[in-house]
Amino acid sequence: MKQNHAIDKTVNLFKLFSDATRLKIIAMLVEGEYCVHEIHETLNISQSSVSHQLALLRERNVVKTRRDGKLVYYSLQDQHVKELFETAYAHANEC
Amino acid sequence: MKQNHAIDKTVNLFKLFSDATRLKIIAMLVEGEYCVHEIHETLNISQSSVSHQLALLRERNVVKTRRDGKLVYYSLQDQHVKELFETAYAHANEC
DNA sequence: ATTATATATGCGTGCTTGTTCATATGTCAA
DNA sequence: TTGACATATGAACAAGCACGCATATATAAT
Repeated sequence: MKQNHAIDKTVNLFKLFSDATRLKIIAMLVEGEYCVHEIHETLNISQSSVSHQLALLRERNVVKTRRDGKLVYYSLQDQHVKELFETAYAHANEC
Repeated sequence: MKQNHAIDKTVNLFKLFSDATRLKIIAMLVEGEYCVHEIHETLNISQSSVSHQLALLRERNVVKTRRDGKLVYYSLQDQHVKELFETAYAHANEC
């Protein structure tokens, strides 16, 4: 049987995707790189909330950042995130 | 951009996978069909908790049931669940 | 230096939800 | 029909956590 440690890591990954605010952000970042206020305005989510969730996603290595002047651009850390999102998105919406 | 409704459905799917109890159950059911007390004993989770979580998974069409006498056997509803679990499991544990 | 804009973060609160406890329901055997 | 075993379920409690508010930090322009 699977080790609990591995299960826990999987649970933690799923948890990152199981909040509407974070998943909207992830869905947007699947399309490309965006700075905080673009995300904030596009998704109509408060700047504070966007920053809080981006900080969490960053801690967990789901996204990475690039600063350009006053702006901080966020993008997906790697393709795994995109693949997992798209797999789940397809399954959740096909039935 | 993705419709919020579709995002919400995806979020709800992720939520189902983002609890250790449920994910352990799902991981076990990926291997085959088991009745409640087998899950309860194998995973060392209380019978009540197992039943509660199985009821939830059943409501959401993640698992299906088959009664045989006093026993109720649970199994995955379809292969999508297995695929999503395995995709996430692999990604969560490869880095 | 001051001001404006962009982003981050600590704290408190309210909501969600997983668990336990107690009990109900279902099934079969004697 | 009584008892034993299997499963389901309602209620209450506890823990986690997303959000807003206030404020801090960062950068650039004037």
